[in-house]
Amino acid sequence: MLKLNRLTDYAVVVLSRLSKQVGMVQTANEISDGTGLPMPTVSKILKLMAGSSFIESHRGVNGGYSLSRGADSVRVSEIIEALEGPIALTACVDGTTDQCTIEGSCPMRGNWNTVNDAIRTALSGVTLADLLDPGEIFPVNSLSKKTNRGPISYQTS
Amino acid sequence: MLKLNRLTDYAVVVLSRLSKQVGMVQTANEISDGTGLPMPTVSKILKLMAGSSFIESHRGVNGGYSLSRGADSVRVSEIIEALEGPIALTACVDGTTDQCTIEGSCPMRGNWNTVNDAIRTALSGVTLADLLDPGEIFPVNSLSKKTNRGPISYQTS
DNA sequence: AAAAAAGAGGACTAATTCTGTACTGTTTTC
DNA sequence: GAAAACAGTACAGAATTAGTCCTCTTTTTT
Repeated sequence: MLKLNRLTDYAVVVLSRLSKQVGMVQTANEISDGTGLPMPTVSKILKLMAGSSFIESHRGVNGGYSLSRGADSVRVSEIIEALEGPIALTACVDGTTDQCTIEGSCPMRGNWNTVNDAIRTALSGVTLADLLDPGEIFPVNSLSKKTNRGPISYQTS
Repeated sequence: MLKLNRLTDYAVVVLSRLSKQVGMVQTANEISDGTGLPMPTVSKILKLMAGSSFIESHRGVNGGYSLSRGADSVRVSEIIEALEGPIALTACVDGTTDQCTIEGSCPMRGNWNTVNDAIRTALSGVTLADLLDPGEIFPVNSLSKKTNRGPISYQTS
C-alpha cells in the first residue's frame, strides 16, 4: 500500500539522466541507451511527463526532451502527479457523488483530504535532487534489460 | 498512484464505529450490521488490525473487538501499517540486493527513503479523530451492500 | 464435559489494475 | 518531401486486490 508504481520509479532514473545537463536535449533513444531501460518504456514515461513544466519536448528532427529546471527545483510531488494524476482522493471525496451510496452518513465525508494534504505537503518538500546521489550524479550504464527491481512501494507484506 | 487500497478505507469506517465507545466490545457481526459493510470484509479487516496496539480482540463467547485508545490517539500511519505493512520501500532499497541488477550505478540508491520518511511523518501527524466528522461521530446505518465507492486513492488517471 | 459463540488463520476465485509493447499520426528540420 | 522524433491510442498478458469461504482454536455457559 501507498505503492508507487514502477513507472514512477523509472521516471526518476530517466530524470536523473536528463538532469546531467539542464536544457540539453536528448532523444528517448539516447536516454534508453544511457539508462538501460527499454525504449518503449522510456518513451512512455517521457510522454507522460511531457505536459509538466519541468520537462520540455522538442519535435521533429533533432528533437528530444530536456529538463527545464535544475533537479533541486523539481518537486517529487510534481513527478508523481505527472505520472499518476493529481494527489487527491477519488470517489466519495471528489465529485462522484453518484457512486457513493452512503453520502450523508459517511463517517469521514472528505476528511481523507486531511491525509491528502499532509502527503502532498510532504512530497512537495522533497526534490528530485534529494533522490539523486549527491556525489555521482549519473554513472549509470549497466542497467539490465530485465532489471526486475520491483515497484517502489511502501511495502505490502 | 499513492493509492490506498479499499480495505484501508473500510477500516476507517469500522474504526469509527468502534470509536463510539472506547473499550466497548463489539462483535464483527455487530460492526457489520452497524456499518453495512459485508461481514466477511469486516472480519478480515479486524483480523488484520488485531495485532495492532490500538485494537483489542477478545475470543470466545461474548468476545469481539474493542478500541483500546481514543480516536485522537490512533495515528493514520498506524492504521495503514496494520493493513498494508510498514511504510517503507521495497526492492532496491531494502535488503533485496539480489534483484537489483544496477546496484552501484543506481542513481538513487535508497534515497526514496527520504520520501518514505516524509510520508511517514505526515501520516503520523493525522489521527483517526481527524478523519471522523467532528459533529456526528457515527450516524451510519444505511450502507449499501454494494457501496462501490472505489478505492481511496490519490487519483490514478 | 459438552456445546455454542466468536476470533484466528489460511486458501481460493474473480475482478481489477499495471506493465510493457505496438501501431499510427503529427511536427519539424534538412 | 523525406526522414527523424515526439504524440496519442489501443491492447494483451501479468500481477494485485477484493471478496468469500472453510476449518481450527479459544472462551464462556450450562
